[in-house]
Amino acid sequence: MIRCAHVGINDAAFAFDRAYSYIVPEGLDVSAGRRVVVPFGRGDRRRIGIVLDTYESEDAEGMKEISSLIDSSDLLNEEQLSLLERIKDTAMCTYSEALRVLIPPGLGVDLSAEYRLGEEPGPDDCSQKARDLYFSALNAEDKKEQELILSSDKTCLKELTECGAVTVTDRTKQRIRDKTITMVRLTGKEKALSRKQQAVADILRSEGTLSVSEICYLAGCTVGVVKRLCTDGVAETYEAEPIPVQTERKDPADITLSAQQQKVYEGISQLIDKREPSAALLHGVTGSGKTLVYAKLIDHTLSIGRNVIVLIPEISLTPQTVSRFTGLFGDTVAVMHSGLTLSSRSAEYKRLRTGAARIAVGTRSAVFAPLENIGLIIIDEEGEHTYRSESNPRYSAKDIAAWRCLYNKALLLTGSATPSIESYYSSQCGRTKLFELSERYGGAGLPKVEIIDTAGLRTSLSERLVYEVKDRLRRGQQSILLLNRRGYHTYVTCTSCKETLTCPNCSIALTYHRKNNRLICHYCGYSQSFVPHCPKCGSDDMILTGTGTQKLEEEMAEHFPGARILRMDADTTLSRFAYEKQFNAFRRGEYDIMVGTQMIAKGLDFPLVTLVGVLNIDKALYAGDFRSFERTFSLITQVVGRSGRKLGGTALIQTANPDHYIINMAAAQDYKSFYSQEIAIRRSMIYPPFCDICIIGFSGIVDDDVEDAARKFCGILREEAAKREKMPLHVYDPAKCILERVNGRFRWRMIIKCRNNPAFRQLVGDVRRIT
DNA sequence: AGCACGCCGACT
DNA sequence: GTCGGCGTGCTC
Repeated sequence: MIRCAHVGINDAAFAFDRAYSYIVPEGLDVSAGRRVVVPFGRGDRRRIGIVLDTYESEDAEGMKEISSLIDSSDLLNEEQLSLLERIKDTAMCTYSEALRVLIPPGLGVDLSAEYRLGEEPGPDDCSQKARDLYFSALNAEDKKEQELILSSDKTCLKELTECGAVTVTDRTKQRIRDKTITMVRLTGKEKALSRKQQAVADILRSEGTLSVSEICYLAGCTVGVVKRLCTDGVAETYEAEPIPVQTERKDPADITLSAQQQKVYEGISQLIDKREPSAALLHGVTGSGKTLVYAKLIDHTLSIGRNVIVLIPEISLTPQTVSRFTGLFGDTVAVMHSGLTLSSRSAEYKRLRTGAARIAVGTRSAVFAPLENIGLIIIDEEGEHTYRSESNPRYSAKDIAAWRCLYNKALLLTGSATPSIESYYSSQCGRTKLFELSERYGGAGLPKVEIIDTAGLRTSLSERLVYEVKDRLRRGQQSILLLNRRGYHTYVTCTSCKETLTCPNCSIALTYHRKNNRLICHYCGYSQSFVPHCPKCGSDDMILTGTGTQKLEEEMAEHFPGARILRMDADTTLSRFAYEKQFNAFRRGEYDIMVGTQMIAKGLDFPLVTLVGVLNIDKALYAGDFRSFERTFSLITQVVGRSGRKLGGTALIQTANPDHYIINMAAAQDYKSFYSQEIAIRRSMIYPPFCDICIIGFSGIVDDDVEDAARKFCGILREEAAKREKMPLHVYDPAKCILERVNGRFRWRMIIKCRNNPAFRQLVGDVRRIT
């Protein structure tokens, strides 16, 4: 019997990514979950792989041997290995892509070769060319040059290693590319500067200190200019200190729950105690104190010896949530999100893996926290799109959480003021247990909501809204104004030929940014300075259009002179601390009015806000996909919920569709009516939860080629589907994406209504390998 | 994706 | 006869 191992190979392409069998050499401590170096491909190039399992076999025909081990112990535990297979299957990705989300990037290793020269090869040992290579390597100045020479000719190198003139050993190096934010400030030294350098210096003089990326954005330059200023000594850089989160230490036992919260807490903790895979939905109105219930439940779960994962939608907007948990549970909490430096991510990962930390709090990727013996996974605001990964591997944190709960016999708790239709449906079917918090915590009432008809309105702000904002200003209270992103962008249009400036790489209009007087593409990041010259007709008369923002700002300046206004814009390349800083300033009352898009709507707690104004929501309502009603309902409900958390509040919704049921139900915070309307639509139109939707995207440089590929794929998929039995499936014809071109690539997509089961994924995988 | 193998034309 | 161009097919 021969000891063998199945190995997943790093960086294998999808078409040949599978478990490969290798012989385990005598004396090598190979076990499942370990990282190894293996020879791969015709050239036996060294590759890193992960051992999926080991087994005994009589037949080792055609197998190669594992070369060496990498880490000192196994990298993945049993659950992570199963998870690896699960991700590969459901996200239809490769082993190495799946591995990438399971371990922090800091644990990645790079593989390189180390060459040592041995005996000089004789003329009979190898070809003259190989000997020449040997001698030039021998005469190399240093190790690095020698390496360069030897790796320049693969064929001759192989000859040399075969005759023993050169020996190659594998060398692995921990990847240490830590991405921290580098901040820049002036040193005070003066010198003559170029135009770009002067621009950077001017901005620094007025702004004080900024991150490198912010400067490049504002000055419209590359990092080179900034670097140059630093080498000249005019400016200097330093690493950003993460803002210390002021945590107030509190004992979880001191949390007092309202009667309603207590009842919910008891019901849910019973489910946790069962140690059975289960799911619960906590539907709590905005401001009902869901977080307090979470905290109590976490405390309870820890007390029965089990561990917890808490997922929150977006870390930059919810440092509050994190600090609340660290305040209660101290070092038992490990924070996991992409904003951390590589080293602290690895550190937090290790604390979880070793059991030093027992609660993982973080964004989407925290669902992979290497905790064992999980008793509870909480997903806060589960409907948020941030729980779905938009890049490979495209996993849904909720699906992964459900899988891990099954594996660990744990409870999956999702909570929201506006549960997704899918979740509420499964609670109605009895698959998950529903808990409700209908009262606001601390006795505050729900805000009073008024709908204002914008028909005939020529201004951005209605009289009523202006009146209410003025009233808040007088009383020293705060207001929030929510804008819909679309309609509030400024574009550049030619007055003579009506051409709007578009991005050279993407099929989208460039938006004008006043802060730096530049035109920027929000998809690929392309930017150019604003010159009023039309590339189409040569006219020099270009004007700014789409004046939503401008008009609004003029109106605000006119109506609220002297008011301190904070603009929160998700488009500006602010550093990850900037948002937090600004939100904190607003919370402390340093501003009177906050204006912004979706990002200001959710999850944040501003006690001084007593007025929320929603400016034209109508475009969101008719976004065109089947989830736009749900999203709009959720957005309005959530932003209205920002108002009057302590002092009792008002919300005004301006709309051209004052009779639309979505808007009326959101105004009334009436989730149940919204749900019964929406589920009826989903049922009759066959949309989730009554089917799954699979979108397959195609992109490439030549539009016709992309279309051909899409049509070909579609044809083969239909043929293959017809060959297989019992495949409930509706394949729609490929169509151009709404954004036809992004980053210079044309985009097509096809939609399939299906059941997302193993058979379906097999089908798509097979077709992908055929084409 | 690499990388080797193989077949063909151009050259010392 | 040998070198290197690229088309084809495989990866334990």
